[in-house]
This record gives sequence, structure tokens and C-alpha cells, in this order.
Amino acid sequence: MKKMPLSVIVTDHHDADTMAAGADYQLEDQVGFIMRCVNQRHLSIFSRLIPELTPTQFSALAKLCATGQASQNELGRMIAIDAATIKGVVDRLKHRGLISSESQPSDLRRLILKPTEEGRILFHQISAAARQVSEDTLKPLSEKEKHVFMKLLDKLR
Amino acid sequence: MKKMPLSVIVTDHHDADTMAAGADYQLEDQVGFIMRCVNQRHLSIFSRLIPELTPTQFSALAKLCATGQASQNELGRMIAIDAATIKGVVDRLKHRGLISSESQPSDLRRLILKPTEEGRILFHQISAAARQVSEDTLKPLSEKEKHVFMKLLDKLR
DNA sequence: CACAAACTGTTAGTACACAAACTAATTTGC
DNA sequence: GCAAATTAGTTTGTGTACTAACAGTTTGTG
Repeated sequence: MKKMPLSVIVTDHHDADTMAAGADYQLEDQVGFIMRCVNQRHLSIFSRLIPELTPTQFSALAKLCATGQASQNELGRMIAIDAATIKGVVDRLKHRGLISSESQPSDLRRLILKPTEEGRILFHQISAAARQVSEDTLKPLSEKEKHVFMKLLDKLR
Repeated sequence: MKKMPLSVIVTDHHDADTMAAGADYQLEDQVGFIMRCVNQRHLSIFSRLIPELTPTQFSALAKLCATGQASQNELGRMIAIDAATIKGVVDRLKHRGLISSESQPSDLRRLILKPTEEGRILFHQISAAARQVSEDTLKPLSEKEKHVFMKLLDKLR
């Protein structure tokens, strides 16, 4: 490629009075945009390796298997899902017989959720694949890079 | 905190035959989970600094302002949004008078989209805030870390 | 005790995001 | 030159994800 001043390459204004502000804004260099793309790739890996659950559903089931039980909102809080969203997730898991719910006598507002035997079995069948999803997602990085990336990503939480 | 073997802390199995597989799976250490959290934070920064558009709408408008015009699916392809989704995004931008569409005579299937004058003005008003969104999202990192993070993130695209 | 404040779950509304199935228009391959 | 494949856009259905508003329950405080 021939060398030329960067301004020549970048310049493709349509109007003199519409440049100035947004002319040098490069959408594909923005964190948010790239994260969306990386997430798309991750979701595609997930659904290929774990077609029986969505990432959100798996998170809920995994957390419930780890804690044994939790109320609906409590579960949502643990996996960073708000009350309105967790309802749908729980409904679908319940509908598929992977978790059960019963109201707590000592606090009539609360719904106590527990994984069913079927839910536990499914979780344990899937957990190896779940680890593989993370591994495949980070595949483009070297071991050292993976470690650095995860450390930095965690700082942005 | 008192020292004790890790196994004692981690161990809270409910059943001997349900451990084994998923016992050591830590949801909060998985890339996908952390990325979802980081994205939540990013979206909250975005909607605070740019309340007039969603990130997706802004991407579409920005790309259309940068290219001058594009067909609907073409626009979607440029910003990694599938045909079914871009339709809704375009409809909403059109409804708000930020972009216009007309069918292309040489190919009657195509809808040629262009930003309206109002759309261009809004984009230029917002573009500084958009840069700020990226900056705020990466705020927890040092300059060097930002650079490393973006480089690694890009590899995962 | 009374009552405001906080909390739990629900509903309605908006906006992605993707799969699948479909129509219409265009391009290709023989 | 024409059937087959491809492409553009649409529609339907499912599943997040969040805001705002709401009812019932519990709790903290005067």
C-alpha cells in the first residue's frame, strides 16, 4: 500500500459544515462496539456447545445448584439479573422441570427456588461443556494473554 | 478469617452423587459472565451520557453518517446486526426523522437509507459524548492497561 | 401500636437479538 | 433463455434486559 498522509485516507466528508465534530469518530474502535461483537461470538459458541439452555438460564441453574436454594429476587441479585427479567428465566426453567418453587411460610412474599433432581443432573452433564465454552471463547489468546485479559476485564466489572 | 482447607469452604454438596462434575464450576470466573456484567456497566454509562439513543441506534446512525448512505441489510452487515433486528432499529430511527429511506430504482429489492439533516445534526451533537462513554467505560484501567485490553479484546472479535 | 419505609414478586411497555420461514427481485449457470 | 440459486426485506416466535408502576408483606421507628 502506498504511503500517504492519514488525513487523505480518513477524509471522506460529505459537507463542510457537518464534519468537525463526528468526522474522526471510528465506531469499530469503541469498547462497546467490540464488546458487542465479542459477545456475539461467545453466544454462538455457547449455543453450539450447550444447545439445551441459554447462557442466562444456565447461570441461574448453576447458581441454584451451587447454593442449594434461593428466593427469586435473591437469585437474580447473585447473577446480576433484575427482578423483571429473572421472572421470565425462572418461569421457563420451572416449565421445563429443572427447578421448583414454593412460597416461604415465614415470609409470604418470597418464593423459594430449588433445582429439581432433573435440573441437577442436567447441570452436571453440561458443566464440562460450560468450561469448554469459556476456553473456546478465549482461544485466540495465548495462556499469558488470557490471564491478563481476565484480570483487566474483571477490573471493568 | 480463620485458615482452613479450601475443600471445607467450597464443600457444600447436597448429595454425594451430584458432586463430581459441577462442584468446582465458578460462574463468576467465566468470561461470558464477566462480560455480561461489564456490558451492563457500559450500557448504564451510555444511557446516562446519551439518553436520546440506544447504543444500537447510535451505531446505525453513526455508520450512516460516515458512509453517507447504505441499503438496510448492508447497514446491518457493517455494524454486525442481522436483517431481522436492523429492521426495527431502522424503523425507529425513521419514525424519529433521523434517517430517510427510498427504494433503489436499479434494484427494487433495496431500500437506500440516508441520514436526514436532523440525523446528522444529532450525531454531531452526540459524538463527543460517545467518545466520553468509551473513556468512562475504561476508566478503571491505566492508560497502558487500556491499550493492552483493547488489543486483546480485538483479538477475540 | 401505628405507620412509613423497604422489600418481593408481578405486569406492561420498549428495545435488542437471533432463528426460521416466506415473498419478491435479481443474478447465475447451463 | 430460462430454471436454479442468491439476495433484500419482512414476519413470527422466543428469549433476554431494563424501566416504571403496582399490590401485598414485613420491618423499623416513633
